Amino acid sequence: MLAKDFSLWHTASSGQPLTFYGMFGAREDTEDASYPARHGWISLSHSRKTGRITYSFSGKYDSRSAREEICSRFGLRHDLDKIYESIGTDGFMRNAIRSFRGMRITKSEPWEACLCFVVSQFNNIKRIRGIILNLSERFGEADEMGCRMFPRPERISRAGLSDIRACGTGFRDRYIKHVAEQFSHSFEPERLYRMKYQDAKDSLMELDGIGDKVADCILLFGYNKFEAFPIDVWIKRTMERIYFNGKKRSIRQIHALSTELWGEYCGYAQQYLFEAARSDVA
DNA sequence: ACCCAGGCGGGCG
DNA sequence: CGCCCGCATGGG
Repeated sequence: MLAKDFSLWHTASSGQPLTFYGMFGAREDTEDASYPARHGWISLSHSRKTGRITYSFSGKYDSRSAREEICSRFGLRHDLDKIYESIGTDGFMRNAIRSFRGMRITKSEPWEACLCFVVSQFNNIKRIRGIILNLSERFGEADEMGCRMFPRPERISRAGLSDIRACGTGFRDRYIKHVAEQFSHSFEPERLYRMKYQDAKDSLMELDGIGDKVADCILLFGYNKFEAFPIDVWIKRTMERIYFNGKKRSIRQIHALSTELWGEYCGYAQQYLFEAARSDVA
């Protein structure tokens, strides 16, 4: 399979939810990585020179379904030329694109994105990984290799608050139980695929523990709705510094500017802004 | 000891 | 609306 303008390394080391629950052996020099997919393990290798992706798989995958999994997981159908042209409207963004060219917005399941970002609130990336790992160990089913998979909402919804908190979740235990109940019963996450961005966001924000930022993260990484623009402390600080002359701005004002500058692909702009802000490129 | 981390809900004016 | 507060936990 061929993918031009793809950087497995930038994608795999970018702090997207995929990297919270397993993206192993990612290397900058060789562009190798493997990860636990829904129905088995996938290993892939990407050649920068030829753009060719080779892969292997285990579990219930065959060659065709593994290829489809990789393609959708790593956003290989996204038209990066078009996206870069659309969001590269100022020098700062063009520089971020230059530094992380080939980084894609990945696609997780809505539930996976939901759990990851409910855990992420008022937390840091290292600890998010640890908590997701603990939740997988305790509530995930074992695959054929004996490895714990990402926990299903049905299982967590049946767990007690103290068992959830024992995974290190802190005060987020009740949010986790609540969204697990909702996702496995009345919420029906699949229907959001057919909803407009704002309606889907309103729907998510009705859930306890999901606010403006987490809703946008779920829509971006769980549904690949690129109008979503998650504003965390990094994005807020950087936007204020670069685009507002260092002055404090409200979340609402920052949303307004992101839409104005980057339009329908502002979610992609956010990912490049985030990585630029967290590295020394900004 | 202190500060911060990919925020959210609730209470206040 | 905007602002302020508390919130569990662990690493720097």
